Amino acid sequence: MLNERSLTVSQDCAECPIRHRAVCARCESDELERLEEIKYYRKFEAGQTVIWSGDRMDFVGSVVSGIATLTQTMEDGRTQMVGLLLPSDFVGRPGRASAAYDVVATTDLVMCCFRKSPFEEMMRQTPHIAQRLLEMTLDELDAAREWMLVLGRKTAREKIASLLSIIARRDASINMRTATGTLVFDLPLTREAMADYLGLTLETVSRQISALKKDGVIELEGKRHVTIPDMARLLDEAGDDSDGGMFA
Amino acid sequence: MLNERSLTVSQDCAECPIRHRAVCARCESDELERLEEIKYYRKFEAGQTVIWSGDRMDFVGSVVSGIATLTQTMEDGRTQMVGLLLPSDFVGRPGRASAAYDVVATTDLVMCCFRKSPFEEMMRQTPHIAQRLLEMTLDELDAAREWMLVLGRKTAREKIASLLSIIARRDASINMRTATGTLVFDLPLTREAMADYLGLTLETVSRQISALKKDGVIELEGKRHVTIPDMARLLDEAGDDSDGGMFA
DNA sequence: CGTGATTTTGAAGTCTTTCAACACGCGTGG
DNA sequence: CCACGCGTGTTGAAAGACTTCAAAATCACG
Repeated sequence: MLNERSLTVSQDCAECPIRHRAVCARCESDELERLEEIKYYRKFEAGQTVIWSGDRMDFVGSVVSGIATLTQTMEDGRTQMVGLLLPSDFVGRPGRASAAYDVVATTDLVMCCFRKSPFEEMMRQTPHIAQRLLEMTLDELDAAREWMLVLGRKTAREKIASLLSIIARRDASINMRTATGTLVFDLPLTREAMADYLGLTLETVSRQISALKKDGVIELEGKRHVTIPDMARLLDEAGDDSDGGMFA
Repeated sequence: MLNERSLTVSQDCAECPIRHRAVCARCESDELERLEEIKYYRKFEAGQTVIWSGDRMDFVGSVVSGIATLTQTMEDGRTQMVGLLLPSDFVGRPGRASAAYDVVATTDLVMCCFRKSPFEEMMRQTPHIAQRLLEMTLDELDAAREWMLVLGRKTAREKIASLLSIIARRDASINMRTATGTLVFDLPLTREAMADYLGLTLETVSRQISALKKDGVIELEGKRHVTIPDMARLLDEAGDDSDGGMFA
């Protein structure tokens, strides 16, 4: 269960699926060449822990494919997800010695890693990397603040609707479709992971999903395959301004 | 009530109380000189709104003295605080046209402002500023994630204890004392602001403060003056590992 | 087709909110 | 000097939302 298989997969940055969104997005070709020298790929299986909170962090990296979660756990076992890491998202904090959160692979996961000190050195020499990392960090901070509103002030039903709309939106964005009208996607999270995301119990998550289904806000095939017949309706249930969400 | 009085207070960066912590912390003296050319001070009275969410942001800046809050509001009036801005904290996002949150002065407030485009230009030319801003943004992201655990998983009593310990700690840090043993400080927030911070109602905040007082975890003189006889006890009530909090 | 993980559903219990009334502190003005 | 009004804070009682505990249903998979 805990055998950490780490395979090396050589690959060209120019062909990388996250080339234009990751921390390297602004790099010129000569900068990419230098990154290629220090990068290496690691694979993790669904359910595997990538990093334990408190461990020494000797690498940073980007999610290439798959999904990972960032979670905090209290001594008594209560856990709260504090980040949902999708392809192109950055893991780790330059300048910090040990990990502040658990990172767990939710699906099979491929990461593009850099040993920490060469990456930090590269950051000092390459403003493009630091610039992009700042931009990404500001985006994450905005997302975290949006999430704080969800956690602090929304009802269970609104929380579920919010999470579904976030997933629907990013799914549309990855597949280059518009996030309006009818949308279809697979939930990448278990009920328990959704509960940890939203500060609920898994039973409440299940009940609210059933309620949204009964009310026709969503349709389900199996447990994970979701159809949103009317995105505006879902956004309304989430308590958001239904401005359509003009984000990248 | 809404007369926005903005006074200009000329002042020397070298003497600035937030010189070593703000976005300019890493700047050399020649860089400071250039910043001095584009900076200006603005004062706000307690209660005044500094920026309305959605407004065009034509400046960014640092809190010099006083306290401000960052809040989000839903259409029906529910509000969630998403940031507590203390001296040296940065306001505004380079590269963004309009404000995403309301910024409100909780106490009388002095800000050191920069018009946005000159500041953005300066950021491009001055890696020290971008570096420092990245560092500060990463710190804020960590704080937001800690806050998410509080919002999502802690009980009302733990939430209050968490907030009190955060304020106690930063107060000790500003006054250069250790955050252990007995601590004394004034609450900079009303019960309602605390409720907005913690995702509670102001009644629940009041009840839990009374309960902590009854149990001897805190002592009160008036409504705002707090004594913590035993910081470790408070941290325990907050549900945190009582590791003493080794932060700057 | 059985086994374990995941999910759903029910019933009771708990915590927080809601609604309401009252107390306190403070500045204004009679 | 004291009454009044207003913002802020406290407290009580009832209602409500979510959790907890328990059991059954469904799904994935060998």
